[in-house]
Amino acid sequence: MFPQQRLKTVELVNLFTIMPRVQLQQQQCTNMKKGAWSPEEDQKLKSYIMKFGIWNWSHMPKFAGLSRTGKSCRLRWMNYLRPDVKRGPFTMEEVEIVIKTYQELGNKWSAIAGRVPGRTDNEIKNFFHTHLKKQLGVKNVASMKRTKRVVMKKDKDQNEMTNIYADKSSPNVCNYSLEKSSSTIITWEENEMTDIVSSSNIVILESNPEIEKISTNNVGCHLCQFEYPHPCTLSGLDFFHQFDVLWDAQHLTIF
DNA sequence: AATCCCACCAACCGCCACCTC
DNA sequence: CGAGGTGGCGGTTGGTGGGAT
Repeated sequence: MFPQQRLKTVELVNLFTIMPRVQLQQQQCTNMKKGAWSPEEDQKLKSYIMKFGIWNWSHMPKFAGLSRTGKSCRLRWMNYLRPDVKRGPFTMEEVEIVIKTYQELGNKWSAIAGRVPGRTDNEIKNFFHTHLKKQLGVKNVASMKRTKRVVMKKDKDQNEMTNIYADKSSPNVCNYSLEKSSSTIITWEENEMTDIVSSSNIVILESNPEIEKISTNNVGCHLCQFEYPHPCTLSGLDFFHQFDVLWDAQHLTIF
């Protein structure tokens, strides 16, 4: 047993006999925080990922001391905290790419984002709905059939989009400009200066500019000290990790 | 000054594909 | 092969701020 582990006998009994795992998870979800992220939460998530990497979104929040769902953490990281996320106004070039790709692929935001470096699917989606939709004269995007990730359906969707945009009477969208930016994200350099994590050899960030130089073998789990990739992600949860829901992540020691 | 309206965007939700067992 | 878990995706919502009345 780990010294940080605070499992009481009654809790173990509940785990095994009284409270099924699914029910535990449901109960956990009801206690999850929702809404806007605080700077403290951002810092916790960012620090944790920088130190231990991304090994399992569902279980990471507890270890990071966050009362958030894995989905929420993933979204926050992908759309906001990731150092390679580009903020601020879209450039003319980016707008052109978005429009061109949209006409080619339809509402496949992630695919479009893949062609616009630094922009997230959510950002592109918002940008499209708030700015380009009107300019492109799209009446009701929501009514369009949702594109599924099924190859067989791709052609149909693409044809649909082709019909919608057959008439290219779009205004000159390049005239569009954004005056403001709600960005509060810090750059990688700023991040390096301000982050509380001072570890020099335990870093894994998908777009860390230094990532090529870093071996993932240096990444470990702060609980079991397994090296990355974490065994929990490979063969299911081991004994200790099955009960991590009862651990107080705030008091866990980070080595 | 107060209220309303609207644009913007962060975040949530539901669905689904993929993976593992 | 089927069930369950996980992550990714797209649609939608709700909070916020700024401009108009």
